[in-house]
Amino acid sequence: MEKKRITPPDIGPALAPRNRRKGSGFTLRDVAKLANVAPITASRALNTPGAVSPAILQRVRAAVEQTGYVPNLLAGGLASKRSRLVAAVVPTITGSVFLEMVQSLTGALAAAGYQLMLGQSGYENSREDALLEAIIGRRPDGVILTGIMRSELGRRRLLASGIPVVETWDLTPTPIDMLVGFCHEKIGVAVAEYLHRRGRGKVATISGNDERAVRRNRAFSDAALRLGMVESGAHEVPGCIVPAPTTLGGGRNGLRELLRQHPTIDAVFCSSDMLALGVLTEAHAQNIAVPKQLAVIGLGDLSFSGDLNPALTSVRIDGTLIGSTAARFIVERAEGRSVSNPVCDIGFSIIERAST
Amino acid sequence: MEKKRITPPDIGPALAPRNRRKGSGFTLRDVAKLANVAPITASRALNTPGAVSPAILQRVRAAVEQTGYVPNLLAGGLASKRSRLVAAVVPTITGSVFLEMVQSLTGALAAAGYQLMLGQSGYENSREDALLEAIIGRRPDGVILTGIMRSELGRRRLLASGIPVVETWDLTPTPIDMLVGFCHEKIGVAVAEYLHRRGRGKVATISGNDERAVRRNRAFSDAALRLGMVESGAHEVPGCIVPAPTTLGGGRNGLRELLRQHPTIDAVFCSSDMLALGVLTEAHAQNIAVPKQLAVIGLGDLSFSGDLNPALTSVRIDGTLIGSTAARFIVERAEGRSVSNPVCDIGFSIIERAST
DNA sequence: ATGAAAGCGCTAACAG
DNA sequence: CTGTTAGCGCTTTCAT
Repeated sequence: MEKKRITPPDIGPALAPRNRRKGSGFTLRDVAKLANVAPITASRALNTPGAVSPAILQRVRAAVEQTGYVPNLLAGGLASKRSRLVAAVVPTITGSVFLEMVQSLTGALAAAGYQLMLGQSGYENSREDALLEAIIGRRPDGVILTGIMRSELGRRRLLASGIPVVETWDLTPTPIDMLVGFCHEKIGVAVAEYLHRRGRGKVATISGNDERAVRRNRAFSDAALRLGMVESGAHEVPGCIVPAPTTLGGGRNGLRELLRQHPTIDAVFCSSDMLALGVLTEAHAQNIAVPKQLAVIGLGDLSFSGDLNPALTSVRIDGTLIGSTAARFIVERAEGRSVSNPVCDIGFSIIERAST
Repeated sequence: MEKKRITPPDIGPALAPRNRRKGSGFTLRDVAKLANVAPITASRALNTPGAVSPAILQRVRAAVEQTGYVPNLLAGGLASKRSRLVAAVVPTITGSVFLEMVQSLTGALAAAGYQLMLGQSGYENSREDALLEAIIGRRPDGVILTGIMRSELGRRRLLASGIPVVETWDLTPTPIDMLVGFCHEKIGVAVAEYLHRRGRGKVATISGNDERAVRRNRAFSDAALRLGMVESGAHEVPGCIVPAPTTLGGGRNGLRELLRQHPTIDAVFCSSDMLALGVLTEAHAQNIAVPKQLAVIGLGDLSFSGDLNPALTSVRIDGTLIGSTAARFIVERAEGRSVSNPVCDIGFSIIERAST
């Protein structure tokens, strides 16, 4: 099985071609030569099998088999301007609220022949710019952002790059491009009203140091005020902010802090189920009965939440749906089709369980 | 700021060049023209700033600034045979035992200018082959595997590709290439001996449906037998296998199952902290005192484990170290240096807490 | 220190 | 259906 290079066509005096070949990898050319067809025909046999005759298809496939040829998608991407790479940016992968989305994204993209590049921005925006440059440099067929891109520079660069963008996990009237999210303010209001219906009268919040949590809490606080769920005279709901990412320990500390200053609270809204688990744990340690003395509601409806004791009430965000929808949007765009309704609110629901 | 294409050099009659340019993206050529240098000089200004004169450096930088040029790393990778992409394969990202490694990997690679591609193989090996092809096709500068590659075909393909490989999370005398792991059998023995020292006499296991867990448990069982930690007459430690990924619910079910058949057990070794949390939860629900009646030990030392009530004893695996070491190995190789000791056992430790 | 030429491995465009 | 040609945007090699 020889794989000598074809000598260059004689354009005037044959210059000795400098060979830059390094690895032992086969190229499409090798396969084509083995199958006795032009490289482009081999390419078509692999990419659009319907467009070549069965005989050729078979020969090419045999050659691929024989050589163990794996197409170089970098080269293909450069030529076709489709990298089949999709970038996703999450603040952090620990903390797990985004895991469901990442999982679903990876799966949906893989099924369509795309690969996910994962980037972590951290909760501070400092690294976001460098990350953006690293991403754009790879010319992905799409970028999926967690949350709305706030940095004006970032928005401009993304826009200028022409890469399809899906912002997720939030809503905005001015998306960069596409959007799959839900309304944090509505969640705040819904949770306040829910706790009100459950007869709670002195609510509080514990949340990560996160812009979206702050907005949820503001809406929650306003609604709670309106519904009279604060100590008389207070102008806002007591809240405790813990450093991101949200952890069980953070939840425990949060509750301790909260109780020290407001010993009479009877409900806590946590910005993640992990925090809520911390609250449950601390409550148990302090012999505070849940839900009797203290109602606890989390956010994320993580896989463990329903199996806790007491089972945790949680605001469910369908991360799987966000992931699959975002993937679909990107793939549609990449295949040249346009997305009919590229801004969608997937909503949320309150999964009521024993903790409230 | 014009960006008309340079007309092709007159090689005989000028053929009208078909323009394939699509986006409005600037290329290195545009930047070079603006800075009045050859493209290669602009390239050097960006990649090896020390190799060009300060005057030129400044002109090129100004041109980059002005255009918002972002180098196309796909093209760069094709030409230089360095994609600056690294692929990582994990069974699943939920279940969180691997999260710490993925997090550390992403960070360490990003710091070195590499981007992580994430792939999920699932626990069944069916998708692994397709995934491997998708990965190799992108010509990453390295592949990081969770666990040992078992499929002979997979090993051969990886080997043939010439891509540096780091297998992690396990040890083997016959790694494909590099290795950062620890010994699951040793963990089993260490846990058995630890529980023995703590005076336990009837131990059991709950684990995910995972090959490495099975090996840990076998070693655990053998050691426990040797130490007399089973019911008289029994030839192995009772165990319950729950479907992967390991969840809190799985842990609860596991304990229930176990207690039904072996009501007298006084210690459980769980294959992940999430399972252990389930055991803690179920024990609490059934009014079983931990650690008095039942000792619980997990694996992974997840971020929540130390803050549980009771705090969970756990086998700590330093996922951050695995990630950073694997990243270092890959980067060293990619930069052409050779890795001195490319097989390393990072060990483990038992973090003793209240649950035992 | 700078540049010209060639080519990485593939596919788009056009022609038959 | 198959092939020819000309790039994609960059970096290597070699020459100055």
